[in-house]
Amino acid sequence: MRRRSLSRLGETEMEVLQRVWSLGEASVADVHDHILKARPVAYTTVMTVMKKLARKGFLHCDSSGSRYMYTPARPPAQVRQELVQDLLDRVFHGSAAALVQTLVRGESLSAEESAEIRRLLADMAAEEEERDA
Amino acid sequence: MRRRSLSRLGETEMEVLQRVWSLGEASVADVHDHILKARPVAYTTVMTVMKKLARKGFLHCDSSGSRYMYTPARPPAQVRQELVQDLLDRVFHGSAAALVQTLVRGESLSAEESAEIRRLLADMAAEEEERDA
DNA sequence: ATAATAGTATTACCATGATAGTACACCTCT
DNA sequence: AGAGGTGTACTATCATGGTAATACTATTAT
Repeated sequence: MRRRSLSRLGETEMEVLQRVWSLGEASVADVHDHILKARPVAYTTVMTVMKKLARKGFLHCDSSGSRYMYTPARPPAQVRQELVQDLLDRVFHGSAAALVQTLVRGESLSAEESAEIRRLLADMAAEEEERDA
Repeated sequence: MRRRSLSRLGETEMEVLQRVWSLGEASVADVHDHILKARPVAYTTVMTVMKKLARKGFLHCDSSGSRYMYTPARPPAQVRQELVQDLLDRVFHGSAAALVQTLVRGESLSAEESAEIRRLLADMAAEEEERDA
């Protein structure tokens, strides 16, 4: 039996999903246009991917109008959550601290971002205390 | 041309890689035994995966002894770094803050971990200031 | 109404990850 | 030396992701 984890969304699938998320609602043409700005891809390829995403429950397909419109079927935040969780489990044995440490060790983190993250955590801690109080 | 990102390591490949990392040096039998504690898998499956990992440059294979021993060919920290970077790019458009936010929103973060992360970031900020001073 | 255009369905091909069977090689013990 | 076990090589199957061509349908402009 195979573990069917979220991370098994392929590169292109994720890319397409992201586009639909940011567009809120999108036709195949919309997504195709956007991706074309970044790299060459055939219209039909995008269509196939979107159909697969719909079959997998990530997108909802509305064919009531003359053309199909796709919308997110699951909240992006939830899907992202699962993706992070997946990385956490698979690569860091569930240790969020280890993940963040890796994050800050890389060049990937600017000073502003680091500050923002600290603010985030401070806020969270404050909420925590408030709840406990 | 396909983007050959790190995340294209499959579930089992990642699992095996992790085992070798934690063992430091491992034979196929070692890894097989460990994985068997979690789920059923054939010995030859593990062997095939390890060979693939060696071919891809993640493991180094030493066949000088009577049995093959595998060791990490690249520093785990570096590979993890790339995996995080990959998630960052693909899912959070490169925003580390967004990633951390998602992390703290989930149930995945304990109070202790949150504290540890804040400590980490504080330390980093201190280093930063020191360097700038 | 008809031609052109835009959109969709069907189908296919390739690469690769997951899984494992089978056959062969090499010690080791008697 | 031969038998058995342990380990490796080779090979195969299946699922799925990435990619796209082709053929069909519907909408729209003339």
